[in-house]
Amino acid sequence: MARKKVKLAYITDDSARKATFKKRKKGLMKKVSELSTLCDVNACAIIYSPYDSQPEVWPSPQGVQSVLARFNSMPSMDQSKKMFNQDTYLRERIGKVQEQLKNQKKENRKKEIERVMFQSLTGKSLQGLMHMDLKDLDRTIDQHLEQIQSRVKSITEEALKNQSQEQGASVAADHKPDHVIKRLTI
Amino acid sequence: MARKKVKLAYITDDSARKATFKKRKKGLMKKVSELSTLCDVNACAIIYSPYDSQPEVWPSPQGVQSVLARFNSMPSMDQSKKMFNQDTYLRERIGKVQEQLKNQKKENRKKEIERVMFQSLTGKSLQGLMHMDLKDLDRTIDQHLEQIQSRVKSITEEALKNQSQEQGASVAADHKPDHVIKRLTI
DNA sequence: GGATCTATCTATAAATC
DNA sequence: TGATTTATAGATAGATC
Repeated sequence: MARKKVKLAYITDDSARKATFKKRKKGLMKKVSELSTLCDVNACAIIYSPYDSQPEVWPSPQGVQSVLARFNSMPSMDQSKKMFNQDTYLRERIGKVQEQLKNQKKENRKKEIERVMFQSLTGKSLQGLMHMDLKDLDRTIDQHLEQIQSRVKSITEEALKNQSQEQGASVAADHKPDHVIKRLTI
Repeated sequence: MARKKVKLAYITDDSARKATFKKRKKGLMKKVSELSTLCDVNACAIIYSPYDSQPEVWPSPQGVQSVLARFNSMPSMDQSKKMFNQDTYLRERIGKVQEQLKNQKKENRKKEIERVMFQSLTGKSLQGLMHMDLKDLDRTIDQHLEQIQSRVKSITEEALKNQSQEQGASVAADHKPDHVIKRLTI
């Protein structure tokens, strides 16, 4: 540009590089501004520098965002854009996680209902029981006692069968199934 | 700029505007490129035009994305950026939802364990029971029968008390608590 | 280190093909 | 309409303070 033609390569001299950077950055921003004014086009420039913590942008941060929004909303510039553009990815991901959360909550409600039911039947929750009609309680307890009886019976039979198959092994004796059955079947 | 000094305003003549746009766009991109090379800075430019469906970008779409990612990851340029930058927002949000999901799953595991326990005691799940030691079953059933007995007893007493307080109301009679107590207390 | 100057290089407006 | 030429405005490298 002046006094000498520049060689297009990294300027190793620190102060010279900084001086050039400042001059050219200013010129560049002016050019963007001019192009935008003369032709009324949407444009932006972002320049990071080792000299400022904030990047230099044109037009304004808001204006840049506006251009970026448009850039990001492009249907598909190419696949690499898609991969890099984490906004879309994050939106999809959040949707999936929320769906999972919804399902988990639904399942929790179901489990909670079951839990309260079973607790009501096994003596941990009196509050629930107090709301239950005593007639229903009677019938429900009957049903479950029958289930317990038949289950214990089948387990016991299974254990006795195994015992006889093992020819006198004393394992089943320790289980005292008779005690249970006796009490339940009276 | 040559032959004449340009007035910095929108060029109304269509062909002149387009010609200027093409020339200046090219020059601008060259400037960005030069700045980037000379000073080794991260920079990008995006120019939309009415003449192309795709925006002109420098360096490449990928390079632009790289700069944009950096731009978007800025701690906080200002509040308007923060508002516009949904990436950070989405990241925070996804973190929160995942935390919720984690808690829900933990709760589900807990409920599932409770459910299996109670099911084992009320006869719906034989599989679980088969893995349970019969001695444990014996003891557990004893415990819960006692609980049921005492619970039904207290409920019955409560009902009888209410009945006597209501002076001969026949509501409690329909509940048949005696039937339950008789069978359980033998 | 930054601001200013100025010689000269570069970008480009207008003309021409 | 686009490519090429050319005259000149604008940008800027290096010097100076």
